Amino acid sequence: MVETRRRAGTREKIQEIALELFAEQGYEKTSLREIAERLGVTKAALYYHFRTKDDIVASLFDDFLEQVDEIIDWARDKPVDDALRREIVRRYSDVITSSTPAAMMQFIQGNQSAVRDLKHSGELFARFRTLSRLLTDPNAALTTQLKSGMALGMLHIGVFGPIEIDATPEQRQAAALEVALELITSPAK
Amino acid sequence: MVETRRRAGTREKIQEIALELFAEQGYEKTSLREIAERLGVTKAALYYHFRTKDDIVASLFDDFLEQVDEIIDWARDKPVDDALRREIVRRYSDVITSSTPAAMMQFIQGNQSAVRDLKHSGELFARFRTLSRLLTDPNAALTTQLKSGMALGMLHIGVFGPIEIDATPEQRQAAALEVALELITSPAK
DNA sequence: GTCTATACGATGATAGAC
DNA sequence: GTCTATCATCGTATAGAC
Repeated sequence: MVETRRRAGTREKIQEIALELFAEQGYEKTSLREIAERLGVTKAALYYHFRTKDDIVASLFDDFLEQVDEIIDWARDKPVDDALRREIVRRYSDVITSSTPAAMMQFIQGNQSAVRDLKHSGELFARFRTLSRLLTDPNAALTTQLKSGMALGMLHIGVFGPIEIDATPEQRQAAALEVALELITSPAK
Repeated sequence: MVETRRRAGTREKIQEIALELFAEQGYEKTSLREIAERLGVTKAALYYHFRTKDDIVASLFDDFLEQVDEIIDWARDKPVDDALRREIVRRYSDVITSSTPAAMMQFIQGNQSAVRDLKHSGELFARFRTLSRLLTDPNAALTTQLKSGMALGMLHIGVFGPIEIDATPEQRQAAALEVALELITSPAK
């Protein structure tokens, strides 16, 4: 039934260009005219494929949500111990450093107040919360809980944060992963 | 000479309202009309006190920069050891959790891509870099350096980040401070 | 089914009157 | 020091070409 993609895949190209520009310049500074021009169409054409600017982002979120859901589904019904938690952090670190989700995270990181009231941002934050809960022992001390909660944030700022240091992205990722793993491992206290 | 503030202090009121709205709703979602209405004037009046929307933020940055500079000046010419580093982190944590700078940090955190190309943002990031360098032993292993570099980021996300957990801001601040202190203390490795 | 032309209200910004 | 009037550009919407 879906004869909607005769050729070309304009819709996918819009997503690709939009994500690149949103991550690079920010959501509000990227105009639909700019996206349309890079694609060689008028901005009105975008409105055939997406109802609003917001909807372009929502469609990008959906792809990302699927990848996070794979981690959550994989962890489901497994006993939640330290080994599982460490593996969750490792897998999540892998996801957010692969190319498309990395641009997504850069976009989310740089446009938090814009993302907050975008479509599907509720689902996005729900996934973050689910992952956080998996990493957190609800019976642990509050400080320990907060540390676990910061583990994901550490992965984000470690890789995409504005840290000025002489290191490759790979080195930063490795260091951020190391710190994140330390954060979810309760220290003898 | 400065007869510019006969009474009222319109300029200061603009700064106050703007910071509140920028932190709450985001920089681009807050229109000059909205700020002007809250003040009971037209938006054109704002252009007498500030040349652009950007300049309002720049004036706010200046106040914040002064507070960070106090820390940097205080640390200047002191021997950079672990005790000094811990005290820098403590003072910085104090600064960013006091009311006006806290709103500033919330604004910066939520509008990173907008802040990036705002006036005086260069000076702002220069201060972050100076603090980071003070916290980092340039002879340490790369991982150690990265950890130190993440200490400030940890304070930011710890207090203003979107972590969902049952804790008061004070508890979060305390926990973030604790983790930040751990990050700058080289572990026996 | 895919896209262009055109227009609407709101935005940041400017010029000039009071 | 504040106003009105005006501008280009923004996201959005619709009518219609092919």
